[in-house]
Amino acid sequence: MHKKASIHDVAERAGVSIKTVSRVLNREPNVSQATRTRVMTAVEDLSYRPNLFARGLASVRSFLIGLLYDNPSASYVAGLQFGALGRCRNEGYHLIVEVLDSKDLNLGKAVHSLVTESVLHGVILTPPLCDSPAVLEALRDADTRFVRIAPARHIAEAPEVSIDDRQAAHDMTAYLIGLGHRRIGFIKGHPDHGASHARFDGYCAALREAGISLDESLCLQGFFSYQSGMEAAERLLTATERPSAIFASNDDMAAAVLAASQKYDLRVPSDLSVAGFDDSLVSQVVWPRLTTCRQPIADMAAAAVSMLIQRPSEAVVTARRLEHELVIRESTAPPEG
Amino acid sequence: MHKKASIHDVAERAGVSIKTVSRVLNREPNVSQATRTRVMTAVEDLSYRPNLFARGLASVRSFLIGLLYDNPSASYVAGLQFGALGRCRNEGYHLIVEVLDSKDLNLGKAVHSLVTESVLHGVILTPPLCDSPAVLEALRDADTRFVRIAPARHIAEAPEVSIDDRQAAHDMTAYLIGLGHRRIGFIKGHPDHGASHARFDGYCAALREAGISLDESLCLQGFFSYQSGMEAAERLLTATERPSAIFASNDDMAAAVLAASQKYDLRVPSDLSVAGFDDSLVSQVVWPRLTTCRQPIADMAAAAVSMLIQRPSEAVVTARRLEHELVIRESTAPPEG
DNA sequence: TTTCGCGTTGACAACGCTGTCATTCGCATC
DNA sequence: GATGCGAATGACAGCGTTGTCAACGCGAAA
Repeated sequence: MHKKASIHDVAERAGVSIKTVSRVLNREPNVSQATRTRVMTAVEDLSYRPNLFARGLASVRSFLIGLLYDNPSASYVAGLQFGALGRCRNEGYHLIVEVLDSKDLNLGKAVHSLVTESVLHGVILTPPLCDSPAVLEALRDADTRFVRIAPARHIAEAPEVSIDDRQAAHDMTAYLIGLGHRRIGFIKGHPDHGASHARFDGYCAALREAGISLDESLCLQGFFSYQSGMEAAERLLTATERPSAIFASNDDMAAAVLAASQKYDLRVPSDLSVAGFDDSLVSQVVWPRLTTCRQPIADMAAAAVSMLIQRPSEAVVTARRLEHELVIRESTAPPEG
Repeated sequence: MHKKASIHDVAERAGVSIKTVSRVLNREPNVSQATRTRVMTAVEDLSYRPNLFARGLASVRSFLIGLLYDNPSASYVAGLQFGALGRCRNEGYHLIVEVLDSKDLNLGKAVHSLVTESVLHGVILTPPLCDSPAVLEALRDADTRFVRIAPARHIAEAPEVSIDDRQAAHDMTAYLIGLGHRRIGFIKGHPDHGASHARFDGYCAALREAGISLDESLCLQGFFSYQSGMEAAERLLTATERPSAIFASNDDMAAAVLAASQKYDLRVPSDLSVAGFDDSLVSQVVWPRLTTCRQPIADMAAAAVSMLIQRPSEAVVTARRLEHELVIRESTAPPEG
């Protein structure tokens, strides 16, 4: 086992001071090209890597980005994390993951502990954490930068990354209407998630534009979970006049609708069309595969990381909105009869 | 915004030296009870949290645990991570997540960078990384502790956490045989994952014990992916004499078998029994729900964390084996006719 | 009473890097 | 030739902890 190389070793080998090595490593200006290459060579030779802790202690930059989440829908978190990790790696940052309980009364305190303790460079906030006043206040208080993913409410000066959930749900609903459906059930998402309301709005708007009046009895509350989708589906499918299509606010709930329709011997898509949202693994694993709406979760997370690490000098972007995409599969078709 | 409290503030408030504060915080012996409570009170009052970087720099302990993974099956990683995070939080540690490419030729170098850079206290290795010689060597080289999750091969002195994959697959196969199945198809897992071989072994053993001779044509190679499961299922179901049951090495592939059987108009479980492995979300979301084998992924990860942070003084556990559990659902039944 | 030992405490250096500021050097300008 | 100026470089202090070691106080043993 060879000993870890320190900055001194590099400096000595390159024939410069440690400060100059530091300058090269941090891409600071005012280093001659010759010195720069000499240092880089030494770094390579010794496979030297600066110590994260020392850097964090000595400077304000910490190279650590926090990903905070609650209520982990596995595929959602995994997607986010994957995107964030990719960008972090490219930029030499690391990702520190933390689970929080948004119903915890000490949430603010927990966040405060976290950021003061580890001096995070910045934090990525996922729903529903991104709309928690306690979290936001704690972050402001600790003077820590953050980016919110798909928040419910806009906040001035607070950077965010999202898709146009309203438009996306509108598109999906319009697509179903275009197929000829008139009675379209809707299963709402968790009320704590901002996207839930936006999606419902989009659904309503599309109906309105098509001159279809909103039937409240077709709009049921769900919570993004399979179980909640199942309950909603049961009610929709056992109603006297059942819908010819059901649009669920995420794939897990749509999968539940699929299961429920099996139970009641309804053929999908001939007897019932089903649409989901997210384009998660689940949507491709069920049969028939789900028509859904792809949101570029990984790209959103990557964008969030970029926003966090951009130098303040650069033009500051406070909001990015990425594109969604309808993914048409086998679970939707024109209604029969 | 109040300023961050430092250890000096705490020391002053408690009327002791910073060293004593440090001692209390690290639960070191030889501090009087009176002083201890006085310090703790001051800590509470100022909501002081020790700086992670300073701690890491000054001591060997870093309070940072790395979770390394490749090829993320979302539910698997999410489960692991969830378990690890819970234990970390309790112990005051943090989790740094990192994606690695096990086919990368510079894998060893990447790992080396990672651990020297961030001075991780320890590392959790998931399959197939846990069986990569390059990774293991890099870790040893950097003198970093690690725990392997479900490794293929045992290595002396290398701590690991696993379930008895062989026994689990044996149990499932025996269960199918007990239902009356004689022709049981098997879809293997990714050959790079150690568990794949163990599971196949268990399947073979159960057949042998029941006096059923192994039919190689019923054992197909899969790769844990839905797609690979679909291909295997197609071949099994279109064979001249198709099996009455199929046991897939994970749930994703089992879900594919379900989809394929729909395609060929086979009723599950009356025409075909299907069993999976993992008890992931997918297994509950498909219809009929999958009979599968639950492995306590979160518990495994939590155990791994505990093994990493146990003081060397304590009795060193080098291998922990957790219990699996058969989960019988609607996708399996006695064969018809 | 003196001595010893142990439980308790604090002063100070060190961890490996970056920020600040001083110094040197080469070159253009007057 | 003297002067000024910016680019290039280095010396050194400090970031907030913990490790080391010395010092102190108090009760038990001699």
